[in-house]
Amino acid sequence: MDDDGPPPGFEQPQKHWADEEPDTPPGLGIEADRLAQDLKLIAKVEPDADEPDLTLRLQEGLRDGIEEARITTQSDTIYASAATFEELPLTPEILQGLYVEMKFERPSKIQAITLPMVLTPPFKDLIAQAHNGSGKTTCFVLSMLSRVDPGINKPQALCMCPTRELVTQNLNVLNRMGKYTGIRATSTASETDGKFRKDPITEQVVIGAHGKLKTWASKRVLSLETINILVFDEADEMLKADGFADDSVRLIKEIRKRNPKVQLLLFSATFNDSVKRFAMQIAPTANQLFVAKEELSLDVIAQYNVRCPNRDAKVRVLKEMIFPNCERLGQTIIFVRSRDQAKDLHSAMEKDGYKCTSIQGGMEGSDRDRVVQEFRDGITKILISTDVLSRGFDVSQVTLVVNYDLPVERDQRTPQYETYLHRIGRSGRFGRKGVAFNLVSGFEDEKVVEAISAYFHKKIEEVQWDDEDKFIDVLQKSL
DNA sequence: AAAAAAG
Repeated sequence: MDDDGPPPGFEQPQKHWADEEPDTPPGLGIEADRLAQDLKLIAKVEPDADEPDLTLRLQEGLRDGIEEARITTQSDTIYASAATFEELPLTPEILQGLYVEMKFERPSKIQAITLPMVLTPPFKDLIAQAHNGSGKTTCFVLSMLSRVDPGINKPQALCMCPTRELVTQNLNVLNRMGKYTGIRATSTASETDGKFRKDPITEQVVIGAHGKLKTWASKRVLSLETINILVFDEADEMLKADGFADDSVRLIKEIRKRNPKVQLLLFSATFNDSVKRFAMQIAPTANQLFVAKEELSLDVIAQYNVRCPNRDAKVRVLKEMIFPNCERLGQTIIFVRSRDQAKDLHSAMEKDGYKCTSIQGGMEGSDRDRVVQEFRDGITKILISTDVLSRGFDVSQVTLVVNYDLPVERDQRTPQYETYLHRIGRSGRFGRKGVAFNLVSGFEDEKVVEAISAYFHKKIEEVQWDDEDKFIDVLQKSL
C-alpha cells in the first residue's frame, strides 16, 4: 500500500529536452521546447509511443506547489503551457473577471499546465492533483465558465463538492470570476432550511453536495440533459469507496447516458493509490497530472507534536498555551473526531470563559453558514471543527491548526494520511506560513504520528506541553 | 466517525 515504484516513463534516466535527437518531429519539438521553457522544466518526449506521452519533471515551482509531477496527455494534441491568461481561449469578460475582480496577474503552474488541456478541443477528461492552495479552484471555475453559453437558460456545468461550506465557497469564487460574463449560477446551499426549490433550474452553472443534487435530479428540478462539463472538487473524497463513490458514480453514469461526450474533471490535492486506480477506471482516457506523495508535504507549514501526559492535559494545552497566545496572531482551527466532541469541547471551553465557536455536520445549515461567516469576518478567532472543514476551506488568516484528535480510521489506530494533509493545509494559505500542533497522548497516538511522519517523509519536531516560551516562539514563526 | 440529507 506504500509505493508502486516509479510511474511509467520515469524508470529511464531523464533527458534534458535540449538533448532530444534532431529527428524529433518539428512540431512536437517546438511545442515541447516552448513548454519546457515556459515552465522551466525538463521534458522527455516520446513521439514513438502508441499514445503520445509527455512526461515532465518540474525543476521549479515550489511556490505554486508543484515540484515534481507526472503529466500524461492522451491525445494527439500537443498542449503548450500558458504563461499568461491571454494565451488561453478565455473570453474578454472572463479575463476582466480575472484581472479586475480577482486581481490575478498570471496563471499558477497548475493552471498553466491544465487549462490548455481542459480548454482545447476535443475537451478531454482530466485528473489533476496539485497541492493545497495551488489554485485548483481557479482551474475548474474557468473551465466551467468557458464551457457554458449564457444565452441558454439551462444548466450546462455541474460541480460536486463534499460539504456545504465548499459548495458556498466555490459558488462565491465562480460568481466573482464570472462577474462580467452574464453567466448565472446556483447552489444547493442557496436553498434555505425548510424551503425547497420546485421550479426547473435555469442557471447555467450548478454547484452542489450529494444529497440535494440527487433530490434535485430525481424531482426534475435539475435537468441533466444539457450538462457538458462535470467537475468533482476533492475528487478522491468524492470517489472514496466507503463514502460518496456510489452517488458520484451514479451521477456520472446518468449524465454520460444523456451526453457521452460530457467532460469530466477530477481535482484534488490527494489521490491515494487505490482511489487513483478507481479514478483512472472512471476516466480511462483522461489527461493526468500527479504529484508524488513525498512531494506533497507542505514545507510552508511547521508541524509539531505536543506530547501530553494524558487526555486532560490536552484541554490544559488549549487553555494555557494555545488560547492565550494564538488569538492575537491569526486564526485557529481545532480539529476533533466527532460531532459530540466538537460540542463538548466547545462548551467546556466556553464554560471557563475561553471564547470560541464550533461547527459540525449535525448543525442546521443556517447555523453553519453563520459560524463560518463570523470566522471569515474575523469576528471569531478560534473555531472547533470536525472534518467538515478539513478539506478546501479557505480562510487566509488561519495560521494555526490544532489536531486535538488525530485523524484516524474507525479502528482508532490507522492514520488517515490524506485527512492529515488536508487539515494542516487549512493554515498557510495563499503563500503565508502556518503552524500545526498534533496533540499526542498515549501509545496509540504515538504510533499514529510516527506513521504520518514516515508516510510523508517529514520530520515532525516536538514542543513540550508545558513549555509556554516554546509555544510563543513557535507561534511567532507563523507571522 | 465524518461528510449529504426532501434521507
